[in-house]
Amino acid sequence: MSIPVTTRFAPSPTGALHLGNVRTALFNWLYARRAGGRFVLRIEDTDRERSSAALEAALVAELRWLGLEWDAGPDREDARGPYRQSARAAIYAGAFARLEAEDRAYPCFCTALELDVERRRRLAAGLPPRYAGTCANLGAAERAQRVAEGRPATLRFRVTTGEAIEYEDLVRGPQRFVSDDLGDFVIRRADGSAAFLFSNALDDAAMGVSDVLRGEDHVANTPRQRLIARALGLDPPRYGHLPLLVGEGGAPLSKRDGSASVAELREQGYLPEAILNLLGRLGHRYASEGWLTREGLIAGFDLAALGRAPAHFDRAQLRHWQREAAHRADAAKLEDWARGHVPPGREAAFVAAVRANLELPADAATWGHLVFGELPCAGGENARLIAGAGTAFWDAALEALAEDADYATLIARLKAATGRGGAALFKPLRAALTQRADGPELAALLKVMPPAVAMARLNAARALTENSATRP
RNA sequence: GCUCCCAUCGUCUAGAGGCCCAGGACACAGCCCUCUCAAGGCUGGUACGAGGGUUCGAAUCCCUCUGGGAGCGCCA
Repeated sequence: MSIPVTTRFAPSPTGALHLGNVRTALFNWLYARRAGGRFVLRIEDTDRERSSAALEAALVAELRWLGLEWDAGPDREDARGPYRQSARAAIYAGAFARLEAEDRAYPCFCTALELDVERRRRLAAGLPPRYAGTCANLGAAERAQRVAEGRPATLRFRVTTGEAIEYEDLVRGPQRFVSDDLGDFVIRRADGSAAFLFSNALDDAAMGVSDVLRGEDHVANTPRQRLIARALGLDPPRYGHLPLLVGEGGAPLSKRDGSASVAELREQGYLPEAILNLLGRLGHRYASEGWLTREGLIAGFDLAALGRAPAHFDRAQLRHWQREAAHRADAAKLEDWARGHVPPGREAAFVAAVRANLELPADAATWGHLVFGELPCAGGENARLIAGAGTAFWDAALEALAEDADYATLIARLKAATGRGGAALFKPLRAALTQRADGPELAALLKVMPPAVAMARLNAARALTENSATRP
């Protein structure tokens, strides 16, 4: 019994989860879900120096937050695991021993310096920098002697020359590599740990991964990994290489592109669905250009719709999807945003009034303050608008409010008292009430704004008007 | 240096020889709606990197150039 599709996400906990990584995770997740298959999380923490449990925990938390749930992983072990590479040393050791016994791999005693010199020499000669094979054919005696000298050794995979390695890339189509271009590569570091190429290839096969979508920076790794799988008698997965996600100017995505890390976006209040709607369309096309639910994202995912050119991350597009997400968000979610920025118990009424203007939690804070808080004295354009309305305007407004008149009545009184209408009426009123030129409907705003606050602001406006009138 | 990949509006992209003097979305501008602004609706401007072929016809096929990206590690 074979499972049709198993994909995986295999991050190494050496840094914050990046939008580029997340997109890779997302595509694998979507592909598995679309196919009704499995999605696996494997933690690649063989580099013990740089990996940390805290980073792993953060990474797991962010994936969960995004809703990219997995069927097997370090927290959900099954027979194919363990899913943390640091726990798989014995498995790798067995494979190393076997390859070495079969002479598919050999110890290499070259030092970093020697390798570097050779690399430069080849580069200078216009040749690709590739391992020269210095240690490939050492006799048993020579090896024993070097070991006896206590010289550290890596284990190199022996690549037979003159072989063509061909396969079909899920995204790029037919691929062909010549083994001569590969060079013997390191599969075990001098400290005994497994190198990425090796553990990654072995684990994909051992964990039953059928399909891998990964960044195009892995293209050249693929032939090597196929060689490893073959030498181990394992079935390699199909590979698809995605164009990279880049930032402004086509440079690799970085902090300069503003919050390229998931943690930061989450902190700013971006919603998972917004991020998913954006990422799903970067290097991949959905038939629908509108908002997609999680189910829609899954149903519309298609390998054939994957592009091959690098995709740019654009902040404006993120904001667009965030606005969409915020407009669709549960009132409860928006009330969370409002909590602490509005008087307790007023969250629901507040959200009902301003929700069209809420895009991020920061907006809830802004409007919470503008509706319930203390405003400084109006200045600039606001002061000009307020003073320009004249004292009769404010007197009428105060009078109406004191009588607890409803909004329509208030407006009618103002019109009657001043003859103003349209912008001439609303601009000063809005300036007095919120000191902002934009915002939610005044009617709705006045409904949530405590009468005392509204009165105070109108009084302030009247005082300001009077002041500027007596001091021409 | 060598190998591989890519190239349509500012950005995401549609386009697999005539349906394209290039379509959509975001952003931008204007208009409508509304008692203001936002939200919503509508309209508009902006792109096939360059040069050569092939063809009756090319954004689409081929070549060269240019530009961008990736790789060539005891990093993943």
